[in-house]
Amino acid sequence: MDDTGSEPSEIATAAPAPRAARGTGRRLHGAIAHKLGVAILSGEYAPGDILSGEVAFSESLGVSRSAYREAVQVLTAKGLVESRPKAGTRVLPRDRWNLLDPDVLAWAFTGEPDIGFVRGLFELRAIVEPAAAALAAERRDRADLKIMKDALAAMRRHTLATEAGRAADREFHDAVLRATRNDTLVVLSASIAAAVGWTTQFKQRARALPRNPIPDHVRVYEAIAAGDAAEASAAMRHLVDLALEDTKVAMGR
Amino acid sequence: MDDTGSEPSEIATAAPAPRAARGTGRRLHGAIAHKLGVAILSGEYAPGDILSGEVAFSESLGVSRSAYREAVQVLTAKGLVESRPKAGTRVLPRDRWNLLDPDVLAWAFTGEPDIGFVRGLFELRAIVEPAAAALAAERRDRADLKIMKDALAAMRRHTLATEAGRAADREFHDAVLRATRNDTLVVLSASIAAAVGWTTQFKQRARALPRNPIPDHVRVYEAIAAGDAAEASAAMRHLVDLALEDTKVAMGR
DNA sequence: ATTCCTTATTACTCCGACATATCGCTAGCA
DNA sequence: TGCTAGCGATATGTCGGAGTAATAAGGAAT
Repeated sequence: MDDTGSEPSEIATAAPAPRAARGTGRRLHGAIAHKLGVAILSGEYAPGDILSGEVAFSESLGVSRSAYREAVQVLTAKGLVESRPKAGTRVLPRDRWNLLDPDVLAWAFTGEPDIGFVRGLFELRAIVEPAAAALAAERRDRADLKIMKDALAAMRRHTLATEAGRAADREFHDAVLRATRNDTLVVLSASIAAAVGWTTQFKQRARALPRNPIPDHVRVYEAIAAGDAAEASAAMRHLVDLALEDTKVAMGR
Repeated sequence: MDDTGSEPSEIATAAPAPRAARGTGRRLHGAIAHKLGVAILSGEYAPGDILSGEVAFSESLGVSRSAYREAVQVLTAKGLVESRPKAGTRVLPRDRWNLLDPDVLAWAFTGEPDIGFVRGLFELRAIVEPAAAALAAERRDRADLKIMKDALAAMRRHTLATEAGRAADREFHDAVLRATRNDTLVVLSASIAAAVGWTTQFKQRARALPRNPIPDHVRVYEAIAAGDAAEASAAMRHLVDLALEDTKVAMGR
């Protein structure tokens, strides 16, 4: 799991080649893409803005032009910027951004995420996950149910306060998605879930969970096991609503 | 649509720059990313496969290492491949791919798209678009309605057989999405709609549309205008189901 | 059998040069 | 005066090569 999360990433503070101290395994262009991506997502560069030329920018970052260019290619691939000869590299309008790209989501949540954006994300989750639960109820097989059951057991053993517990939570939701036999659903929800995971950190830090989430998960599980699509959808809907409520409280509403 | 897809790219003898003939405006690394992306999506390279080294591959393509590397960065950004020193560049498992990335979708539909994948895409569309229509019914303002109305009029004037008509169709659906005031919904559905647009070409080529799609669109519009979320959802659901039916027929069931 | 270390391979980074496309200007024309 | 067409300046695009760093694999020592 790549933690793009929280290091200061002081690359461009001083001009004289302060070679970015980056954790091993992380490539230089990746670090630059991260830095630029966060800068764009946070609004430091607004849509329509033109970045300084390749030579100037790469020099100010203390890296070669190649590394900088590869970073820009990454941003281009995610729809954040567009480069043209003589015109320079400009930030694209927001509706061209691949907001559902895992990296873009991570960058968006590196800073303080826009409240409206988070709301939209939960709205999408509230649409997709209940529908996925309904499909899962119709298509799950014995293996799917076993994975869900094991994940529930793990959630009971550890609590959501531990990393193991949260991993089990993710595993449960992932099992539900996979049971839909729809790859696009899996990919989409995985991205959202990851992004929502970032907010969970806020939630945890704000206050301990006042409510026991296990019974709600069990309700989803039993509906899926029984093949009751409508009930599975309703139960999952309830789960997402509760998560949204918690996040709202944690983010100062 | 320019198809750079299949020139043998022979370096042959010495030299006269067998520069891949590519449409102007398209960068070389973009063309290579396209080529590789299509190759991966079509299964020519299976997950777990290792691509030949940078030097070998770039030489066999007749391009510099820089261009090849930038192309690989694009694929990496979309989750298709991963490269590590000494290990080489390997194709990632399918569940790591950003299947909802517009480019990835385009690459997937460049070859003959997998029938199961198309089914999953329509399933997702059948989940998202009706829900979006419901939200639009609650949040639309007068400007949204005017755009939808104009798009409907344009659809009536030109038919879906003309490019102008299809553009109006897209504009209508896009207006519905924008009326939800949810950026993530817009981005997601725009990607899907684009991909579905590729299949529409198949549909058109198979046979002329036997049914007049206008009344169904009008039903969606009127429900949204009336603020009737449930009816808007149902009407949109009907629209998507019909589209799926047509596509199924066109793709040989 | 396990652990540690050496080594070879590969991607990563950098550099400097040239090619190419595009924008903005200027001159010519209606 | 307004418009079009040519032209030059500039920033991105492409190239080839050299050197560095990271890692997987195999061998040595325990």
